[in-house]
Amino acid sequence: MTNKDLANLIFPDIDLTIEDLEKKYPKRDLKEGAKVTRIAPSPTGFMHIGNFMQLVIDYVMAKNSGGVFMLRIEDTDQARLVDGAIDVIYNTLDQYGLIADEYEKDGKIVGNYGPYVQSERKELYHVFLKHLIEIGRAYPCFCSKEETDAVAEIQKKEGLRTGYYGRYAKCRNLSIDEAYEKIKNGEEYVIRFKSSGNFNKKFKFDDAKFGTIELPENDEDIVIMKASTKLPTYHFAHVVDDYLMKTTHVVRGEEWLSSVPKHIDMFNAFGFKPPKYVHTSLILKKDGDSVRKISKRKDPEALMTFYVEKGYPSKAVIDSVMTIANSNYEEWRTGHPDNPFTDFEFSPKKISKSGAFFDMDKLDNISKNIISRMNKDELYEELYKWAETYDKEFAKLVKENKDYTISILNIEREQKKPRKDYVCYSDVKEKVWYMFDELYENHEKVYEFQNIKDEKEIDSIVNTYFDKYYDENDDKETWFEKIKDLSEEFGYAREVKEYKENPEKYKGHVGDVSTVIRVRVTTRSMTPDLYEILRILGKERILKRLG
RNA sequence: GGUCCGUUGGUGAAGCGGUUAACACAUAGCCCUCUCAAGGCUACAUUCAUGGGUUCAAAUCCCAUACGGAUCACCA
Repeated sequence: MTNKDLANLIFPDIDLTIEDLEKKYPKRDLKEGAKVTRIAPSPTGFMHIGNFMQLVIDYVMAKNSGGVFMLRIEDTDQARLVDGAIDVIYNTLDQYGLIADEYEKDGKIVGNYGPYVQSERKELYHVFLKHLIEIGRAYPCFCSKEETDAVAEIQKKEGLRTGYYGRYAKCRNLSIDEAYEKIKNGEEYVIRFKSSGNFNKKFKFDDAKFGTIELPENDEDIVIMKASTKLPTYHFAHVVDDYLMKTTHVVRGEEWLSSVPKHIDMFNAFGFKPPKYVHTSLILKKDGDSVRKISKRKDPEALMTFYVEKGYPSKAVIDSVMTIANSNYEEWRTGHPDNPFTDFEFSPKKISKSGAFFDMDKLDNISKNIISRMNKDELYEELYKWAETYDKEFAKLVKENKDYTISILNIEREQKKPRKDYVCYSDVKEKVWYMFDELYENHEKVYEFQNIKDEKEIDSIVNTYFDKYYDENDDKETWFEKIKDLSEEFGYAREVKEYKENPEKYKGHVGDVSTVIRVRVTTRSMTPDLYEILRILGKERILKRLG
């Protein structure tokens, strides 16, 4: 019996060779320096902010270099599959406009290096598995889960590191004949990789973020094919897929750093050149006094759906993640406020080595700036799109009063320093409700009168104003002059300065008077430009409100 | 426990042997101002986890310690 016989017994139907596959998936024809990246989520139903950061990094690196960005679904763990989880992934990419160049959706494959769903690549993995067995770098293992667990227990007790290595790698020493017999007899088995390293020896490894680090060689015979589904484990799928798909840069979480020796060992076994690795830092969260990885269970902001529901512009979320990912991004953004983020030259070296907290204040600030830079129609569209799913009632209102809404959104917008008061779309309604009769009528009204509280005084100021002074056709300057005239008539200073210099001469100043009008009309003491509000509301509606 | 990574203000961080230790967010104060959102100005680390070295000179180089994190699955 030879390795070849064993390989044929295990994979009788595999006739393809690695060479065949290399022909089928040739070297990509890309310009010098183009990066091929991939986001490889497992469909467990969530998109986490950490995954999202990797996604954004993958995307910029590919796009900025004229490369290719792929989406590969890692569903080798059939037991953990969640219904609809794949949609969550596609929706997030759509939502943020991070469309993959190569992917597979509803059975349709886009790209020449597919399939892009691991469960559909079984045969491909088997070709590589078969080869490994033939060259004696992989072997079937008949140890049960119970057995290996028991070994791990012993190792723990003895203070040794756990794992299937050295003298604990029982099935490694099985003769080919024995293995052959066992399989013939229908015994269940997994396939393990035959490691080649010595744990006490180190090798140098160059990570694009960490730089050179020393890692122990791999001496663990890890499982590379599972018993029940015959699908590969992550480690093996990574090697095969990223080789076949010609991935140049593997962006993944820092938690993978310690499995690098295993992956390198496998790449070497095939004689393949490993890709460059970028092990990104974790996004952390302060929990009381301790620090931990941000958690989708405990932290609402860990899930991407949070940002969508709140209505943060996608650009804002991308920018804040980019700010964490590359420290010089912010500076670049200041100099290029309107460029797509893919113009930024991303450098893996500049990713912070320590984990970072996700700063919501920073997000708010970035978001506020982005919204302030939108033009009125764009803001309207975005707001409407958001409201359509998260506030249907508001969406209807906004749709029926499109031009009116746009004019509200446009207050203090078309000017050199546009107003910055909307942090996200869910913010808008609470800031403009008094502009819509439909909302105004049902809203609880707390009149926030300030310095002038006397009802009689308020009534007579307001009534006089609308009877005698207010004219919808006034331009802003005359409008304000009239407010000053009104103030004077009631014994208030025309200018704040004037009042401050001689407070005893006046009852108050213009500010007090305009506040009264503002509050009477909107209930709020703090609003955007009063002139605009009155103009947009229109005299008729105002008078109706005043009763 | 083994292995690996990390530690600069409230947060993100710049810094690469000689700087007043950038910048942004947050916070506070002032100015501007009809209110607010902004905008402008100012303040905010005698110190870079700690302790030792090397050096004329260290946040920057070396060593140790502490603390935090990751990983050690037929999960990814």
